[in-house]
Amino acid sequence: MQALIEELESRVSEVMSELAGERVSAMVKLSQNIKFGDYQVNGVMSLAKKLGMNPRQLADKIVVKCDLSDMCEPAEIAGPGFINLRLRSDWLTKQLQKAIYDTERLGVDIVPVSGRTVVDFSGPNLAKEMHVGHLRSTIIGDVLSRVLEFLCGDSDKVVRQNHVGDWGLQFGMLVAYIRETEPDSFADPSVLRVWDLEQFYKNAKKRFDENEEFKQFCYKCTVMLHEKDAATMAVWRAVLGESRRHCKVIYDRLMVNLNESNEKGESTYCDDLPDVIADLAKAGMITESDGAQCVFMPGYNTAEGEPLPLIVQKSDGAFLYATTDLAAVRYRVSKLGASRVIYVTDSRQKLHFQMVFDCASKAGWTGQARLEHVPFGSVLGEDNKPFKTRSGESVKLSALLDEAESRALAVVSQKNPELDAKTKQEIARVVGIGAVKYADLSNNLISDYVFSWDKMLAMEGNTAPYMQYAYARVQSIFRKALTEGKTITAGAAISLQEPAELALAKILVRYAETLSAVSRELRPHILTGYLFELAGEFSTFYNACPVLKAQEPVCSSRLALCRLTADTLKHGLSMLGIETIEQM
RNA sequence: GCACUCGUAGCUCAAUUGGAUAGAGCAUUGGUCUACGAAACCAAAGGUUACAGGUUCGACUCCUGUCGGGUGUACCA
Repeated sequence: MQALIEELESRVSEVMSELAGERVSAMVKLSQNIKFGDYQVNGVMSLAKKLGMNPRQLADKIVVKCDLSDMCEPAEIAGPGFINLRLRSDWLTKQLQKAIYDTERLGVDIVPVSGRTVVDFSGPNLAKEMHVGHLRSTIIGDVLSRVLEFLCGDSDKVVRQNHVGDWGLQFGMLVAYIRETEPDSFADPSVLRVWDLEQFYKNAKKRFDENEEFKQFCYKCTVMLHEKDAATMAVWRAVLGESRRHCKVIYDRLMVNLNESNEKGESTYCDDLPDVIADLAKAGMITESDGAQCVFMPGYNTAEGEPLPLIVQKSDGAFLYATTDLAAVRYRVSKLGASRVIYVTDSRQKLHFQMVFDCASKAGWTGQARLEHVPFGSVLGEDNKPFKTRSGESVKLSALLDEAESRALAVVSQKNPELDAKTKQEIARVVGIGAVKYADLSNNLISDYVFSWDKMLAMEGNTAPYMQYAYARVQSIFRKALTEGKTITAGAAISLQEPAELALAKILVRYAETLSAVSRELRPHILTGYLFELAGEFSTFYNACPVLKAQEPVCSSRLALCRLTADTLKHGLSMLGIETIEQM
């Protein structure tokens, strides 16, 4: 079966479409108030209007014609023409049963997709260390990739693309700096080791700013790099290797699924750029303006009210990121076979991508593919300005994650002093990293958010630790069950008597539609919201319904509910790239 | 100036993209541990959804205008 809400939607829509004589949507939504059932049909009123009918009478016809008796109690017509649906308890238990057996997918059906989905995210500048500015793109893109991949059940259909900065002046500068300060490494790039990449970059930059001769040398090295001078390329590759080493540490700590096979940096496209210009010119889209090669499209204006161009080649002949992005679109559509390309970058680049998409489409490079920009807001400090260190520098991700772990360690040590040091360390790692990621993901994408240690590690409210705690408590029940000789049988009959049991069951069966909503709307906070609700509903259940002390068959039934709750929490968190621990 | 974006409880944010009585978490106030883990639960209180119009059966959501914040706006990415 497809996701619950989608099943209801398609069944009711079909009946409504028959009555309407055209394709209409039932607009099935989750009810906000249990008084109105579990799901409600909202589309009746507008259809009645269109058909010139009384909405309640139309609702009546729909209800008579639409057989939902396997899933729902008899439908009720309420208010001006809502149809309220309540799930049958025996249907619920059947779904839960199925999900428990299905340890791989928890009853979530595969949704096949045509073509590939390309997700462009993270994209750090490899000349420097990753800083807090890379955090959001990296983890949001990772979550979207995970969800899309899981839903279509085919890892070949989701292609992660790490569009790293690995080309241009900054690398000419690093190569120049190595030639000057480390002749040994220049002679044999394999011995190059950069322990502190950030400091290394800073030193080079300082020299660049202060010494005119060195600056010219940097320009020269950049040209040599672009001309593929062998020795220069060798050092450049060595620098990238060192830089990747730094990146990998961060990706590993963040549990982000990115590796070298996903890396398609700017340099990948450098040979295609002249073709991009040539093809645009052939299509008659290029206009020269102030010596630069430009694409002018309607609807874009400068501050002075003049037409705003997408510049694809500078007056000095150099290419820009717009050119590279256009080349990447071509590659992704024609070579990777993308039917959907998702760009996860901050909202300040919105105009840029609008213009690039517009241009690529006019040039005929997009084919059937849908290009989507997922813009997100900035990470701010407590002063509501971009998050920086006290000295005004960007915060390195390695330092940020260190602090997350040490703060979490302090909390763990306070809450559970009896745990041994190693266990505390591990809990602190999982909780600390989880807290950082969750705080980011649970915010609506588009708004800026203030980075606050106190809030994300408060371990209260809508935070990762709250869910990790819920998970740990379920696991604790299973540990205890084991010592009492109770076995957990997947096939145990589930009966839903208490309100808390029913409420828990109803949220558990919504997991599939939640993931589906995330993949459609590309908003991870839909999933965090769901998990928070699930953990909350479990906590209520945990308090209201004793599990191990209950008589059979209630005990087994509740154990089964616990099993599925734990699996769903763990799975949902894994979609967010957040780990769980058995105890905390 | 123009474009984009946001404005919701004291604070931080939701509201399934036009549905019924706008929901959570912090903070505040009260109640639950001799209990399967209190990093928890239960309850109370908190609102003219920035403002003014409009569209319709129905508006936080769409349209127009006003006010306020953020971002972008020709050779950086």
